[in-house]
This record gives sequence, C-alpha cells and structure tokens, in this order.
Amino acid sequence: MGITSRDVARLAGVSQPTVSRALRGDPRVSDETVRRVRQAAEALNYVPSEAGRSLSTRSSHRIGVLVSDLTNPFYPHLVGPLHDELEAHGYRMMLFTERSEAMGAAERLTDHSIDGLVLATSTLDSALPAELQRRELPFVYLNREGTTPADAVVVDNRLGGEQVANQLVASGHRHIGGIFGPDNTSTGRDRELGFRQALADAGIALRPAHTKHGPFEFETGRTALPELLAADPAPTALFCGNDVVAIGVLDAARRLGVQVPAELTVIGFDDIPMAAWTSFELSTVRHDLHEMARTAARLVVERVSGTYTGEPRRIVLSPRFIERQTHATPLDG
Amino acid sequence: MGITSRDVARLAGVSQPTVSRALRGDPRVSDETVRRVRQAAEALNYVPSEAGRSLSTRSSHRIGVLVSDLTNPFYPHLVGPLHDELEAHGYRMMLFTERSEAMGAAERLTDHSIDGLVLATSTLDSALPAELQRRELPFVYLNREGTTPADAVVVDNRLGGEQVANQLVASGHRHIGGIFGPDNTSTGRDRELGFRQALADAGIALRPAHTKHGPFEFETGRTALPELLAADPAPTALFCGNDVVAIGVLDAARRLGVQVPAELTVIGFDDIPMAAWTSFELSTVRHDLHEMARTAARLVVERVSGTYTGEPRRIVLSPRFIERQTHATPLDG
DNA sequence: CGATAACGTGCATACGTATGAACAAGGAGG
DNA sequence: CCTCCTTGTTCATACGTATGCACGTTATCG
Repeated sequence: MGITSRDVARLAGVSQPTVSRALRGDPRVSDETVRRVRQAAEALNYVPSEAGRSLSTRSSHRIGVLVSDLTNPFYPHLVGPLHDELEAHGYRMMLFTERSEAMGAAERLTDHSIDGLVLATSTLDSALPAELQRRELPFVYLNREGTTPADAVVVDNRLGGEQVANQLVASGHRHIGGIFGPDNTSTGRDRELGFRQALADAGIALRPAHTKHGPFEFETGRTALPELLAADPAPTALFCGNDVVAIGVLDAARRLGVQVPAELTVIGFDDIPMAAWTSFELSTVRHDLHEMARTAARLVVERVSGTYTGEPRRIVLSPRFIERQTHATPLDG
Repeated sequence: MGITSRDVARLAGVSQPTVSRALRGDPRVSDETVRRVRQAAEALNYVPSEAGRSLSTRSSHRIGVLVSDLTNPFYPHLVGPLHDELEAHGYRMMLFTERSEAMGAAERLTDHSIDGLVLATSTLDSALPAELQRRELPFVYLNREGTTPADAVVVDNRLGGEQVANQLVASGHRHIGGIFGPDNTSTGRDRELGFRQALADAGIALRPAHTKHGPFEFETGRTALPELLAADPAPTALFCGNDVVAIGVLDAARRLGVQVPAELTVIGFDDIPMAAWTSFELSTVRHDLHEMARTAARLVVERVSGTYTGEPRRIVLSPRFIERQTHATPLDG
C-alpha cells in the first residue's frame, strides 16, 4: 500500500499532525523537527494523498477546463496557457473533453474533484451553466459565453466581423458570402451580426445563397465551398466563422482549382498558428488567445479562492485584422 | 456546503450506509428503499464526493494520460480514443500535459489521484518510468516505449522505415535523405534504424549531408528542408520522422517553390487526418492510431483492476505504406 | 409451533490529511 | 517561588464514503 503521513511520523519519531504541519511549512514547528520530518518523508518517498487532503480541506485545488474536441486545432492553443497560468496560481488543471455537454456532465463536474471550472465551448442553449450555478460550482466563460450570468473573457466578435466586412467592401467586393458558425454559439452569432450590420451599413446585400452555417470545423469549410460557388453570381469573397473553417475552404479551393486570392478572397478568425503557414497564408482576425486564456484562469482562481465575490465581470479583448495572402480585390471589381 | 450522503439519508429516513448501498446497486437493499433513496438524492441534487469515495475504496477509478504538447496535432488523435475506451471500462481520464517530464512529475502522478498511467511521450533516457515503478504506479507505454520494462503498445517502426526505404528504392530514387526524430525516442530511433538498414541492403548510401534529426514538430521540417536542399547533390526524396514534420517540409517546399513530387518526394509517418488534406496529399505510413489507443487503455485497466498481473506485454501493430501525391519517380531517375 | 435461514438495515469504523484545542516544558518577571 | 507567557508538540476530531459485522424482522421448513 501507499506511504502515509503516519509512516513518516513513526520514522521521524513525531506525531502525524506534526508531519502535516512540518511539510506544509507551519511556522510553529521547530527547524530541527522540520529537518527530521523532511528526511523521513524523503526516505520513504512520501507523497501526501490528494484524496485525504481534499476531504480534509474541502478543496481540491484543481480547476476543470471543459472543451469539446481537442482535435480541433483551436483548443490546444487555449489549453496550454490555461494550464500554465493555473499552475502559477497554485492550482492544477483537469481537462474534460466532453463531446457534447451530455446528460450527466453537471454531475461529473460537481463531484468535488474540482473547485471551479472554465467553460471554453459553451453553447447559448446549453443547460449546463444554469445547472452549475444551481450546484454552486464557480465557473468562467472563455471565448464563448452563455446566457447564464457569470464571469466571461471574450473577444469583441461583433467588432471583428465589422472589420472584415469593411475590409472586403473597401477592397471592392460586392458579391460577398459567409460561412458562419453555429447560431447557438456567441462567437458564431456575434461575428455574423457584426459582419451583416457593417455590410448593411455599406449598402451591400448578403444573399442567402451566399451564406452557410456549420460547426467550427475543417469539414464545414471544405464541404461548403463547392455549394457556395454554385450560386449565380458566385461570391468573390468569403468570411469564415474561424480559421479552421477557412482552412477547410482553402483546402477545397485547391481541390477545385479555384485560385486564391485571384478568384476568391477568404478571411478567417482567430489567427491560430496554422493560419500563418505558407500553405495557407490566411488573412484573418487576430486576438490574443494566450492573454484570453490567462485572464480566464485568473478570474476563476479569484472566484474559487474567494478573493473576488462581486458581480460577474466581462472582459472583452479587441481583435485586429491581419492581412496575409488570401485577400485581394475582385476580378470583376 | 455540499450535500452529503447523510443529508440524503435523513431525507429518505434511512442510515448513511444504506444510501451508499442503495445508490451503488447493492442487491441487499430492497427495491422500495432504493426508490426512496433515489428520490431523495434526486431532490437534493446529491453527487457522491469523489474524494470521499477514493479515500474509502483506496482507488480513484481514474487513469492518467501523459502527453507533452497538445498543440502537436498527433496527440489529440490519441487522446480522444483513450478517453472513450477508458470511459467504457468505467474509468475516467485525467490528462497531464507536462512540457517536460520535469522534476516533480513523479510526485504529482503518485499522489493517489490516479490508479494508473498511460505514457504517450516517454523518452528512452527518461527517469520517470523507473521512478513510477519504484512507487508502484501501474503504467503502460503508448506509441513510444522506454527502457524500463512495462506493458507497451507500439507500431513496428522498423518495418515502417523499411517499407518506406523499399518504396523509394523501387521508385528509382538514389539520392535519398531523412529528417529523423529524436534519438532518445523509440519511434525516432526505430524508424531510422529500419530505414537505414533497408537502404544499406539495397546498396544505397544515406549521406550525412542528407540527414537531420529534430523533434517531431512542424518547425523541424520547415527549417530542415532548405538546409538539406543545399547539399550537392540534393536529395530527390525525404523520409520524415512523422507526418507533422513532413507537413513542415511540404510547407517549406511551397515557400521555396520546390515542386512536390516532381522535384522532391516526401514521405511521412502516422497518417494523421491532416495528411489526407488536398493541401498536402501526403504519402505516408499508416497505422491504426485508434486501435493503438484503445489497446493501451485496455492494458492499463487490466493492470489497475488486477485482472492481469503477469509479465509485461508488448503489443506491436503493423504499419502499411499509403501512396498519395507526394511520391514519384525522380527526374534524374 | 419452534428452530433456522434469508433478507434488509444500522452500527462501528476505516481511509489519509488538516486543524482547533489542550498540554507539557521552559523562560521571564514579579 | 509562584505565575504567566511562549514555544513546540500531541490529542481529538472532522471531512464523506464504503464495508464487515451485528442485529432485527419475516418467511420457511421440519
């Protein structure tokens, strides 16, 4: 079986509580005792049991992170900084990769193995946030936000959508299309909203035949492109829900022999590292993924530690248009 | 504070142990009592505390999975199936993303928050496996294996390397190069070994100026290509340590204006989904990632549950060459 | 009808750690 | 010389669940 603090106590010739205090740096323990306990712990390879500690302190010092699908290249770039920032605050990250926020997710999250949660893939219609609130598990929205009020760290997605629309209009595009994210995500909805609004303000129509909706996945872009190009007139520019979708479009364009950007302008959103690959050189909307993740970590830590107990906070980061090689004036301009 | 089994017991008018038994499906509890307990638990939103359960049963029903870097597209494809298969066996996955198997990793892994571990990124010179063995934490090597004996699920990497060499030779290539993985990984080493052996058997030299080593990352391929092409004569074919490296090479080739496969044949290893994208159409060596992950999950579950207690097992999966569009006969053939 | 078995439930306790309170030993001050 | 404080340690117990064992009840059989 495992080594317990009792074993260490026996070897060091002290009581179990003294072992606990010595190793946790309680100032009431004498230096000499600390030395003896440390030595004994070392000799036995003692590692305190997290289960015991959690039970006793009623806190696990772990923060959950819920993402949907790690094979989507977007999420790993969020998870890394989250891990590091939580670590820096003395918390450990516990990653949950629920495909869907399925039945039972709330139960699994509230079994006291985490003190708080970062929701990175919440949908607007999800029942999970309300359920978490009811069960009093502190949580923070990251990237996407839901309808239940809670701390949130997001990008100004409307502004990003506007920036893209303005760029396209300024470049002379008049047949503009969009492959938007799911309606039940705040990111998908707001990017589309801002984009549509700015186009409308510029007096440019966005035809239904030039738009699609779909999950933020490679396949969405890949399958959408041929369908959109079948429209008459075909769009000369496409705004994609995020970079992963845009890269799917670029991949499909290659397959179809469509020249980008000569025949088609493609714009993404997020500026993940892959967007900068020579194979894609994707024009996109950049925001600071790392900063976003770090901020979310900070907020959730403040919640679980009780450092902050006030009203929900909403941190909004600013996006910026990044011009690369998938962006040009239209042939028929 | 949280709802405990005592609260449920009080509401249902039974004792705490009965609640435990009722919810865990102990056959000794009467149907009527089960019904009452269930109802009370439901009404209170009771979720059993994992910490309490772990402490009492001395097992967490959690399996750790240690990977280095999730932004490497290879790993998410391993993690997904692992998660599902562990789930199917009644275990939960706990993902650890240590950048390095740093000091203290062994301690964090042996704090009894996991019953066993899947090592997906072990290096040959790592001290971690030996340390885990000393601390008696069951573990399984996945994809890569180490020197400390333990269950392992791997690909026949030597055979894969041989297959690539034979293909290149059969296609008429004589100036062949390689961008191999790190020497301290079993995958890097074995693929290189098989490749070199088969070339030697065919009487074809592998010049030092045509080879490089580096981590299994995009950047490795991207930076290596120009250096290798500077050799005289330049290689007409390159075997890459894995797909991610090969995609880095393809990306660099695009930047340099090198035509693939007309001027350069590029071969990868793993057949991750991205290899099949139109943008790459990478010829590669396929093995069953999902099967590999599922098998590792099975082995580690057998270990922690005590179903299997015998000698270490080594499961070897067979690779198969997949011909796509980055593979042709050389111009100077 | 009494002995016995089968069934259902409660009691006591273990798991490993942390912590408030009690306590022992020693030193300072009156 | 007694009191009071300081310092370092131990005692007792809590945390929430699971489980061996004892116990009570009812059905079963001789």
